[in-house]
Amino acid sequence: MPRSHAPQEISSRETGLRSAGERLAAAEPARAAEILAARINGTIRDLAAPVAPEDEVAPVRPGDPEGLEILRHSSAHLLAQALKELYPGTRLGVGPAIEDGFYYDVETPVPLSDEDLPKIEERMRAIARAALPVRREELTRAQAESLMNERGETYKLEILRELPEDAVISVYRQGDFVDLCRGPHVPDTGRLKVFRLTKLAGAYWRGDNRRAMLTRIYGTAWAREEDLEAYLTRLAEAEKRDHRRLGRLMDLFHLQEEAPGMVFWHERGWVLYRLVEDYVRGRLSEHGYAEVHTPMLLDRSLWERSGHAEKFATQMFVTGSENREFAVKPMNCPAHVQIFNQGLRSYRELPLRLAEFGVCHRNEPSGTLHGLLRVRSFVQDDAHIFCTPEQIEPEVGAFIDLLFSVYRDFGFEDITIKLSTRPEARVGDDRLWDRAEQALAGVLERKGLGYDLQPGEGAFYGPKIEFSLRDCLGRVWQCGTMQLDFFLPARLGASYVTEKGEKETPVMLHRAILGSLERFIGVLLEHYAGVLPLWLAPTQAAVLTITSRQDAYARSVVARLEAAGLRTFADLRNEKIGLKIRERTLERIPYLLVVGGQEESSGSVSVRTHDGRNLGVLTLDNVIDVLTREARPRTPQNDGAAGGREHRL
RNA sequence: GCCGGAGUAGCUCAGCCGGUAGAGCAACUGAUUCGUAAUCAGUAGGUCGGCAGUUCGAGUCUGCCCUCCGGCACCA
Repeated sequence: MPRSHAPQEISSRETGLRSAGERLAAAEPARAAEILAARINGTIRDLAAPVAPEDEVAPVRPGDPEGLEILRHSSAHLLAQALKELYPGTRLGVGPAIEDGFYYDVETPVPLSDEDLPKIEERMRAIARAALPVRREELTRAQAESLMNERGETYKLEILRELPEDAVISVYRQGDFVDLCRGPHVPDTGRLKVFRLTKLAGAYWRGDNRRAMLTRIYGTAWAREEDLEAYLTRLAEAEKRDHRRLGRLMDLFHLQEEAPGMVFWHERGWVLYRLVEDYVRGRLSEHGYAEVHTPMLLDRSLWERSGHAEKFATQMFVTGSENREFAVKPMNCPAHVQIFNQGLRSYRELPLRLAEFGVCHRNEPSGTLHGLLRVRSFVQDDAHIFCTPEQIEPEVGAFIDLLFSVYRDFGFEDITIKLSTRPEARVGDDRLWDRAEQALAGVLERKGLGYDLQPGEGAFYGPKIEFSLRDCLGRVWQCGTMQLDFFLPARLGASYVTEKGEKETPVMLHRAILGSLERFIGVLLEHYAGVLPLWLAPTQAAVLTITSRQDAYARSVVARLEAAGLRTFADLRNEKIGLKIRERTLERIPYLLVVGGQEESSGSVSVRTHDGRNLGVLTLDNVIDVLTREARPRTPQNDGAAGGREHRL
């Protein structure tokens, strides 16, 4: 057992108690060396923590989730110590364990770059090899402050000052290094073996862009070497799914300097885009939405009335003509209110659901642009529902059902939900907010959907639910949304006549399922690694000839497939079948139909799937039957029963 | 926008201490008519992201700008 296990500051000698480490080591001497920490009556503590005879103590090992987290957190300390040694004067921010690793935010006297990482990592390994004991000390606030003050840790002092009155204040020491930290940590730095520094980034102190930008160093740490290897392999695999790479490979779209954040859709990509759009168009129509289309440019005065000129100004592209100022629409809602405002509306017309696939532009900060996932020009599957307060709940419920059914059709199951409630600055009285928040939460709960509550994160005009999907690197992107709006309709003068003949302002629900089509298609591509389900594949089947003698037959096959509504073409190049298969496979074409002399004479094709299965020689009728059946979108609602358009216009 | 990195042929990338640009694949031409993931040979292809500057000389050094990549903040 490493000598570091002998408890020091929190002395078991004084209390007459043994340390958790000692007890665990005694219980299982053979495996003592791998124990990182102890679970004492359910709480994870250092091995040096004292235990009473009646305490329940269980070991925490590197393979446990809690053990891994400790490894990562201690690795962050190791990083900080290396930085303090290499760059005296370095100030520490925060250094937590995160998914797959850890980071530390620091302020260094000299700027760091990627090239410094190997040197820092080397120092970390040296400190780890020294197997320095890691010791916890509990201090009074005054002691902690003077310690941090004397070490010039201004950021730590700030954290210290904000700790609650009754907080236990602890520091951890290893060698000359000391860090304000709650712990727990590994018993000695020798436990830290499998780690690697990965990247360098800037990060605002406390996540506040008005404050200093610190240097964030990211690392990854694991229990075993093979876990690290697996992690690196996972990253490499993720890179292969990158939608930007697939977009080029599959000839779907491109981006170029002259149009940052705006997509050039190529023929195949646009086929996919239209398939997605038409699918949603169909679903919305089933569910009683009316599609409209409104101008892309609107006079500044409208944006002033809507409040966008004030709230959204920096994100709007503007242009002018004959002394008039126009803004390119960043969203469709004000225009939809204009449609609502034509003529006198009756409560009988509500809920009125107006949908639009309108092109919107937002001047996003340059640093945020990211392939299809964050663009400046995009189309949302946008709609606004004008309704009465009583209709909020059923509308939200119907929307969520529709959303999940759409996500299911596209093959998404991993969906995260966030509910954002009233912010400090808001419009509308609290009774309305109570009702709206309860309606949203109630619908989610009744449907048994788990969600993260984000208090205070709602829009100033209403609470919202956000639905997010993940990209290949696990980054979460918001797609669907349901936002209640008590503000805009009134602001733009929308009203309807109630049953009693009085004028009332409608509630407006902003909602989207896919969010932007661009983003959704990006996530979709990564989700399937480009191997799209047949109904979405831009090209569903390619007809590959063995020799030029089959050219005419191949053309006739294409004609038959096209007549059956399939997307296909013939590859008549004078190339070997192996090359054609390779290239068309890399393009992610789901079915390859090989035709040679035998198939021609029997009116058939030899069918090969994208994943390399050879289905053998099938007749053309058979193939058309199989493919057209598979090419139908997966929509249980689509079986003809949909009678949906409910609005009474 | 901020921090760090990068931008060389269509793609992936090499190019040392400053001396006038290179590979593989793709393209093109020719040959090959071939049975389930790369047929062979030849040819051509570059304002080295842009603009200034230093220098006898800049892909290489300096400055400014643009774009992209990874984060942060923001956000569909």
